[in-house]
Amino acid sequence: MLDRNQLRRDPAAVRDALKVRNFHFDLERFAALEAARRGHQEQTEALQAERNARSKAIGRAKASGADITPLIAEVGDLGRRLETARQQFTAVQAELDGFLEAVPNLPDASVPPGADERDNVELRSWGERPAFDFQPKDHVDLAGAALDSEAAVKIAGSRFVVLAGAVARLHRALTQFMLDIHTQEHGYEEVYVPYLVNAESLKGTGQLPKFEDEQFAVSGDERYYLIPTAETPVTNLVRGEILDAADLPRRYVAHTPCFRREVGSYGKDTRGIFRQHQFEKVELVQIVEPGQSWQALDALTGHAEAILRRLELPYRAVALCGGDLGFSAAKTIDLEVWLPGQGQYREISSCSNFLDFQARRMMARYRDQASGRPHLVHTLNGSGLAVGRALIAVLENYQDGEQQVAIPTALRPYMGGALRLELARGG
RNA sequence: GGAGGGGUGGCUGAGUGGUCUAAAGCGCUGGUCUUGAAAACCAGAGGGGUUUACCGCCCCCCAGGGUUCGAAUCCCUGCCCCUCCGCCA
Repeated sequence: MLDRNQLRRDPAAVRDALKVRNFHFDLERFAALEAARRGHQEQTEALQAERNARSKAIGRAKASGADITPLIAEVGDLGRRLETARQQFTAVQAELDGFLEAVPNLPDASVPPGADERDNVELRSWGERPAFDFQPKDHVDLAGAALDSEAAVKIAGSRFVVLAGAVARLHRALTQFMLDIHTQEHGYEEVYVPYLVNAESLKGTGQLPKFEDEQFAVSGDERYYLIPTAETPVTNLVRGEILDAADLPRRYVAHTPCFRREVGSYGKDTRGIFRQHQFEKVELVQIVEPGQSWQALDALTGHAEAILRRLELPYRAVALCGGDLGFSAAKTIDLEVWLPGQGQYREISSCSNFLDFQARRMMARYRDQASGRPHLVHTLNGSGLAVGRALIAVLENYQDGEQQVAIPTALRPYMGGALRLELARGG
């Protein structure tokens, strides 16, 4: 949610800023709603003040033993008028809230212009892409029987997978490795969180109300949603809280499955496990003071990059252009890992600064030492990393041409010291 | 699933229709005193909205409805917590 004061002060600037992400901000509609809101609010509060004063007077008269019938008669239809005013106010307020909840965050000035991912800007790259003297296979061919899509289709449907044996273990090893590095070396606190959340939580991080059709909802007495990312439950830890400044920054890391409908991606990335309805992710979340968030974004991105470097996987960092930017983000840096099987860099992490956009929706605040007053925090998150995609990257970058895959040095302690994956030949 | 008891400020906790403008205690902040601290005494302190700002006004006693001139208090619904029983990874 954007700052209402900023919107009232300079709506045209907001409209112009949102053009960078190709969002049309309806200035006239906002002005009309805002004017109506103001009128109805003033009227409602004036009537409330009158009611309070009269009721109090009746109370005092009664206490002194006077006859209160004439006073009650004087109140007349005040109650009905107040009820009408209140209903109008509530209605216009709800409409204004609905309008504002659908407005995305303002992109930072450093966000490059552009329509889609082709306009993203490479910031840096790291590592040597492996030079194979053979035609590299993709992860599906490499994993063979250890990656069973047919079984998954039988059990669930498309965009699910069953992993087995050494590949399943590698998947777990990657998860443990990432958690250990982030907790032991990067100063994050590990948290275990619900995988089903309520609508309020999704609203807080910005997935609702606009992206209802991208979520899996669970039917039952309570309306629950499967989390699309750990960002949702973890960031909502601070929803409605007023934190001590001394408690900031908060750095959380969580490993969770993520569930996505992938409604807009029919026919896209259908081979293998690159794009699934269910996948695992190790997520980094930071809650920081407003002055610290840009620095925190660099640090957080660096923490995700550290995993790629230790796994010795070639990658590049790109700044998302305005058109590719997510709804809540002011700025996003994607990390893209080199996948020999696809011959291209693909997203494996997305690191974003949301400034106070999520915090305002969540009313997540901290008490400023100097003023003693609550202020909105800034929130950030990033994948550190997507586990399934890291699995793809390891398989494809560490293949040796003979249906063998070496295990990255950093992962060997998590694989019982093994040097290579035990993969069924020709599987 | 069954039976019962509860949700009031940072915490404990009073309040069962009208100066509630929410008691009191603890804790907190500032001051007096003191070399400093403690004690004592004095004072102060919640959140949100509206407003350029101030003053003011409005809202907030779990949440949403209702009754009433007036609701922390009465009624309905929901959520959450606690105790006991049952079931359960």
